[in-house]
Amino acid sequence: MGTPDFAVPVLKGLIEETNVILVVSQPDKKQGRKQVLTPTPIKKLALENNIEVYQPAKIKTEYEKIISLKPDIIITCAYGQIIPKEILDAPRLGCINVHASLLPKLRGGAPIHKALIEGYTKTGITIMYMDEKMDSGDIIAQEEYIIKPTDNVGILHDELSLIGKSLLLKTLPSIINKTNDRIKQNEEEVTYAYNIKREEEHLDFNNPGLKICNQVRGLNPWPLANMILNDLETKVLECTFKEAKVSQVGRIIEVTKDSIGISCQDGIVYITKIKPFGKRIMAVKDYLNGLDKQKLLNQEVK
RNA sequence: CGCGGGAUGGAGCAGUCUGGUAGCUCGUCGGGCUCAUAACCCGAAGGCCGUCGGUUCAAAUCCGGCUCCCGCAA
Repeated sequence: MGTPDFAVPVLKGLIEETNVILVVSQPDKKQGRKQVLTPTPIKKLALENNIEVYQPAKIKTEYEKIISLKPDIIITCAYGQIIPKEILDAPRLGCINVHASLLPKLRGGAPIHKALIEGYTKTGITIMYMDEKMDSGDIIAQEEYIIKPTDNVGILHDELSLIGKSLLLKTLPSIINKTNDRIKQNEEEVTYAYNIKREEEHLDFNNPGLKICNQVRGLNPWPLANMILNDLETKVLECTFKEAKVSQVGRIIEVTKDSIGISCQDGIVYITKIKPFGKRIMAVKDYLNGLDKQKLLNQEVK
């Protein structure tokens, strides 16, 4: 059971190593401006391998089909709905989840984003039994990933998704012959990573520069941090930070050849890659080519 | 027919309202200056102005159809 790109390597691994009898994914959604009905990445992969796909709108009540197949084990990875107890109890080997964090840290739907936004230095993959609460079941195995300063959501997503696949395949035999570990989560160390809200995408230059940079890379390449420049919503993709004394936050106080320097709480954030309103993504260097740099100086950024 | 932004040498933009030889900041190539340079100076190449049609003596510019890109909303 899974939905987005993140789960694709996991399903690929399962198809290669096991006998997948049913794939469960979220219903197709209309996507983009044209509202085109698009299958989920997991559904696509399943169909390419001639595996039946089931897409209940509400798994909470529509679980009969799954139970009736009498699966040995159910593997979930980024499915997107809470799985009801009826399903959890069905397979004889249990329901296993692949989660993109080192539980009990970062329970929830956006662990990759939050790991970066919160400035974690490491994260990873957890293979675990599922219970009725979100990401709270017993841990079977974990693998660490050290976050590099240059990582963004895209890179981290791809890395973790591959670790998810390899760790699951490595762990699966022990689950099948029931020799696996089973460790309770320490409830005192729990942190949460709820889905990103719209207002969390907006940059606040009252914050320290490091926090702003983490926010930028923790939202890149999706859904992207934004700021208001020239009354237009401008997305920010990359930036660096330098400590400095500033008298006023949220102003363009420096324009270099290839960056725009905005004052924040404890220094200057140099923005190097943006997506101006109505335009494509571009390096700030290119963006500046079409502008009068003097006009930018001293402008307020919200 | 959900709302809005955009398409102009390789890149980013101006010019469009008020039709009249296509410009700016970069990049590329050549030359010069320099111990040296991504700095500075001189020069060159490179555009049927997204596409199709209309108006006009004349269209990047005015009118209409179409395509593609982008954001919001769902």
